[in-house]
Amino acid sequence: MKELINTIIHGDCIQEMKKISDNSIDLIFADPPYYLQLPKGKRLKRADGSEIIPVDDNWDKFKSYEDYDNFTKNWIVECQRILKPNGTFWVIGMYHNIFRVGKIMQDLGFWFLNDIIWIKIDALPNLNGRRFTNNHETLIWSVKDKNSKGYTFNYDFLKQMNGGKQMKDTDWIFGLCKGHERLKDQNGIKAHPTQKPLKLIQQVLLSASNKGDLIFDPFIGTGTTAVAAKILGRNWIGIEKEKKYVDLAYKRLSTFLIK
Amino acid sequence: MKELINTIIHGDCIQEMKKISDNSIDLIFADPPYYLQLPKGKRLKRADGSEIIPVDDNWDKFKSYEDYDNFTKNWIVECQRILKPNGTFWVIGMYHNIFRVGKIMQDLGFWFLNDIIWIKIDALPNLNGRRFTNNHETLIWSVKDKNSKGYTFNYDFLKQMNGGKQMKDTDWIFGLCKGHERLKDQNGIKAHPTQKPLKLIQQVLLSASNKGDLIFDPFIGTGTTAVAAKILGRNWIGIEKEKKYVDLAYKRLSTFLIK
DNA sequence: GCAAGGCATGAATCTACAT
DNA sequence: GATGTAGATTCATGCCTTG
Repeated sequence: MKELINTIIHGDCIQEMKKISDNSIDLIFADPPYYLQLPKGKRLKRADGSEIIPVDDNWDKFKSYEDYDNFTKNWIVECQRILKPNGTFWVIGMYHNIFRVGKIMQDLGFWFLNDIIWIKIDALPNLNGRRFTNNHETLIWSVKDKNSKGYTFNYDFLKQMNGGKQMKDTDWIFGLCKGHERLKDQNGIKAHPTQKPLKLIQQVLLSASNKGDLIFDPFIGTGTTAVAAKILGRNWIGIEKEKKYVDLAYKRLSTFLIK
Repeated sequence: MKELINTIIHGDCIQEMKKISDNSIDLIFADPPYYLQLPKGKRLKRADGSEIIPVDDNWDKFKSYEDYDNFTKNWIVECQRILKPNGTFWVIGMYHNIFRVGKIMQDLGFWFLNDIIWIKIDALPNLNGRRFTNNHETLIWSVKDKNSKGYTFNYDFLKQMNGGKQMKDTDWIFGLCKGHERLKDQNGIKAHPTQKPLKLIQQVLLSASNKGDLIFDPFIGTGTTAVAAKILGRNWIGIEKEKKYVDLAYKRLSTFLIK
């Protein structure tokens, strides 16, 4: 398994995870498909006439909840296998999928430590005035079973970061990934539809891992988890299904500078 | 069914809901048992040595997740039946139970409008430094199926309340229920372990109902939903299993003053 | 060089009405 | 009922252009 460390494996996450040993990972961060189920062909427009480009990629398409649940259970079972007994498992999602993911995790025996609210300070407003503005995503932080002991939680460090007060599950306030941080293709269009902000994943790693730990991301996309791990001195392994994202992630890793 | 309006039915919520007609309720607010699964006999203490009294009541005890899920499915099925086609269904929960509740709702066909974060401004700090401070609860706001149309959402009113800007799913910031609002027994001990703040339920009713609407609460406890409905000119029906809470709620309803 | 203003854009489960 | 088309409508941020 050593040869996998600090690499991105190109392939299907469930298949490729089988290459990873039991009880070998300190922290898993997973950003799975959300199964948005958007109406077909309809596009919302801003006041200036510009179109909102929704997430409409094939990797987010499933036949049904049952199909999504099977997929979800299969990748999470593998995560549970490879996670160390004192490791922790993080998943991010929204109301479309996070309740399904959470119940499946509990049914598999994961024990929840917190559900953390990432408050997005510059999210898309609600364009039709029929709902509350969707301004957050939810992270579940868990251990692999109820009896897990000795997981890493850098309480004092977080308290210090938070101005001397305990860090709360509602203190995760970050902007979206945009500007220079957001990877663009040759046409200046966003390279990945849902690139997560580096700060968010750094916060995850700073909260629940130490230098030298091995971090795993089954849906690594353009490599944000790898970049965060590299900056913070953690080792990492990622899996990504789409070759173009693998290439982009390696390019990013080879060129990024620590500011 | 008319005789039930503005009354609390004493009994088991699943049985008693059968008295309520199909498609008759405008808004349901439900605060079900959270199934906390606290360790037995252990009591956390504050710095001054005083004990934290946890939720340790029989109504929150279940044999297993399966048992909890069956209970959950049964009461939610009845809610779906009695909800008007354009009515909305609200449930509040925490990470212990809300993921299970949410998945069961989706499986029954409910369509989510938002998940709303109630940020508690004076929550209990984390006493052992092993987790993030638990500072929120989650409300799911939904319609009874994907094709439901014409639900009430008082967008303009909420925008006005929010200083001219759209209300967000993270703008629900209220203190816990305490002080004069918190009902006490003859010994000065909190009468109900999980009494919700009036403001929270008022916000629900102001957001998604109109004067004269019929509000239903299957777990009405000490009657906060009834009080909020009465203040805001809505009709209401509640169910409560424990006689002592029914009595307390009626006493409260007969004496409260609108300030 | 600096300040002010323009402009682009974000995991989006849209609604109402006509045919 | 199902399907198709028109309609109404947003906020915070960061980068870039203009003055």
